[in-house]
Amino acid sequence: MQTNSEALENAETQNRLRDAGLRPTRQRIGLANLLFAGDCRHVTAEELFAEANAAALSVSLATVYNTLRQFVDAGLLREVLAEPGRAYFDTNISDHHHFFHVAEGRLEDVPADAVSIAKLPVAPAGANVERVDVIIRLNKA
Amino acid sequence: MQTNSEALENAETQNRLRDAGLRPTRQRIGLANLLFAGDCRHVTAEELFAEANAAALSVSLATVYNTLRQFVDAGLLREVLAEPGRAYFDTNISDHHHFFHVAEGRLEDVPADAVSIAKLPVAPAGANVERVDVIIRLNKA
DNA sequence: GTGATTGCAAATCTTTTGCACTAAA
DNA sequence: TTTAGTGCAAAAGATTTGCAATCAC
Repeated sequence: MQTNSEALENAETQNRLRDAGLRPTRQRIGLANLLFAGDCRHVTAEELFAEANAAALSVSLATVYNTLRQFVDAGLLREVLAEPGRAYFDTNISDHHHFFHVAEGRLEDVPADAVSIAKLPVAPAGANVERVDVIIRLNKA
Repeated sequence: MQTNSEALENAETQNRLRDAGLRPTRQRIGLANLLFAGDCRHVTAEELFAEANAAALSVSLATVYNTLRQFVDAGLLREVLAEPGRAYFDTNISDHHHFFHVAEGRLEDVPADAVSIAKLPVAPAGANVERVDVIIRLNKA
């Protein structure tokens, strides 16, 4: 059974995927609905896989990995490096930064206007600045 | 054969290790000499392992990994996250930031005074700022 | 001697890939 | 029907670990 709002959500999601050049398959729609349900989610592949299972979305772990990578390439997601050996995916693709709660392994958004970088070095010859990542690492007080 | 300057270097390295609470073993001394030969080196475990082999230092890859981790814990090295699935180790432990040449997978130091952060958000309740990492990601121009 | 360290191989963990099957257009 | 996408299992790559042998103190 599908409610009206779910149907609407799916239609929006399908358009979003199509606009990104991705076929709106059942798995991609399901994962996108999970990812973009809230405003700023930070998930690992394993976490999203667990959520999909909990939501009775039949999808393999390999497809979760592949889909996350495709979403990043398509500009729907941003990859955030906070810990060695584990990738976080951020549904907030606007310009912003992050707190990283080291003990919990948890990311938290910092709005772009909460950080102001007054001075940046010039890029070395032959190089262009692609992005400036600021990660504020946090400990328990 | 060992030259005088090598002997001196080893004595300094041994003190440095002892001060950090680590026994100055042959492997640790050898790796430390390689690491701290220059001012600001950025190496991966595999790179350091290759260097050790080239320098006829007999050490296993596992020991390279373990030693790097111990050096980080002891405050002799800093781990830098720039790429998913690969850890870089920085011999410069003073406050500074990084360029990351994405295409080459290469880190470059940015002196602390070349970046000025005019505004930072307050840490969430119960948390302390441990460190602020700034990584300037670079593309080919 | 005694406890820390090392080496090796095996284990672990995250992520990617090959290929037969299925689904979207 | 044609091409893209999926699932599974296997591979790949980075890193860690168990344990016997070795080294520093």
